[in-house]
Amino acid sequence: MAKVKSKVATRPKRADAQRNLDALLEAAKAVFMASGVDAPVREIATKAGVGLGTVYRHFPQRYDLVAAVLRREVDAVAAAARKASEDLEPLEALTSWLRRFTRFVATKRGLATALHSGDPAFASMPAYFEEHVGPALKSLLGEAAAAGAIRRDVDPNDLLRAVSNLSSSDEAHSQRMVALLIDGLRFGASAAPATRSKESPSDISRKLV
Amino acid sequence: MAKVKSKVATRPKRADAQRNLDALLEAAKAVFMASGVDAPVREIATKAGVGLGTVYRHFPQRYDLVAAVLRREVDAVAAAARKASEDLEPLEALTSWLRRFTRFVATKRGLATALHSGDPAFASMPAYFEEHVGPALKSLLGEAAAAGAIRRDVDPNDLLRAVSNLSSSDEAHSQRMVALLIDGLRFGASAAPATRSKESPSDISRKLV
DNA sequence: TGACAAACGGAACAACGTTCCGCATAACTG
DNA sequence: CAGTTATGCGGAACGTTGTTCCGTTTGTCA
Repeated sequence: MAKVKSKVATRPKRADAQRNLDALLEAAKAVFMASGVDAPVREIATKAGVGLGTVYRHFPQRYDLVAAVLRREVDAVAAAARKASEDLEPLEALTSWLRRFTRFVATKRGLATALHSGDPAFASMPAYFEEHVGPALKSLLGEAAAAGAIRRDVDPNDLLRAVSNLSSSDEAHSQRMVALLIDGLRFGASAAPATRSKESPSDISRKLV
Repeated sequence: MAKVKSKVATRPKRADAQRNLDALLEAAKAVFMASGVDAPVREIATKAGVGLGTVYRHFPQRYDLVAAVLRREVDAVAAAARKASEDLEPLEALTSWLRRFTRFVATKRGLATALHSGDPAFASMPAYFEEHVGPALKSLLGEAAAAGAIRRDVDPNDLLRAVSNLSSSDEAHSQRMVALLIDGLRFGASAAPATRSKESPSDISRKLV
């Protein structure tokens, strides 16, 4: 069980290949930020200083490139969840992180769009979301539930997808609706074992007119 | 104020033009159902038995055709809201219609996708949604609030957009999340003036594991 | 250094949205 | 009913995009 990552005498990756791959990911990230995920592949190739063929060898389909860039950012958000869990109290850690996550998705315009496009290249993305962000959110939920702040019957992945879907280009709107979801979570909270702030809608959702 | 719809001696629309327009809308609806909103324009033109030029005269941009088809269906859903308001009690009318609306959006795969694409041709669609479905939902909310079943501080259009965004291809998931939203609505409900069912999460959201 | 596979670049292809314009024809006129 | 006109029609043609293909370059190892 020692050589799980065996390479069995296969040649190591060429240096230029790795260099181009990095350049591609970086260029793609920049272009996606600037022009959205529908930006032409040629534009990315040019920005990365490589040919079209190079792009398609590393990423057989256009969306594979999008997915690769996305995965990177997902990892960052997952890390943020773990950090919030350490730095803040349960309910605040949860709401704070959900706000951050909402902002994250809202920023990546067209990304959620691409996710829902039904393209097979994205079939694995929800799973990736769930595997990486899910556990982090699950612990946030668990801690909040243990504190009696929210109900216990909510599946992290369900909530994750819901927030993702809620996020539109209008961030203020997204935040209000997520706040409403949070109140939905608190609705069924069992009798609090610990101190429980006066029962009232969250600050944000209060701003609803 | 009699001749608001004046035509001032302009020729009436040609019969074949009207015929082709109807055929186009019908063909587009069928194709969108079968292949999604990304179906090629040529396919629709062929199915409608018209040339490409005809399509683009009636609908200058591809998305104008999508929007036209969408508007038709929106009208139908708005009508359903008014009917629910008449046939059912306030809270049930609201939840029942939201369920139907969720199903509606979930069915139109790729439609929400197109809406969020940021294309200028869709700029007016949210407004259309709000103008036609908004008032209907507003009365549903108002009646439920009057009955003390839900809080009063929720904007119909906010909720409408939220539900639209929530609807993904997985209808079961969408329904659960909408149920959660509904519980969010009920969270801040003021003291009930009338009979109030025992305070508990809605049936649907109970099924969350 | 020489040989070989890995990786490269960009021309070429197919599919799509959209434009354009010569031709057909419905609607009016006498 | 025949003539006139503007409205509407069809589909070839253009530009952009995703993707494929293959001759050429280049890193790696003996």
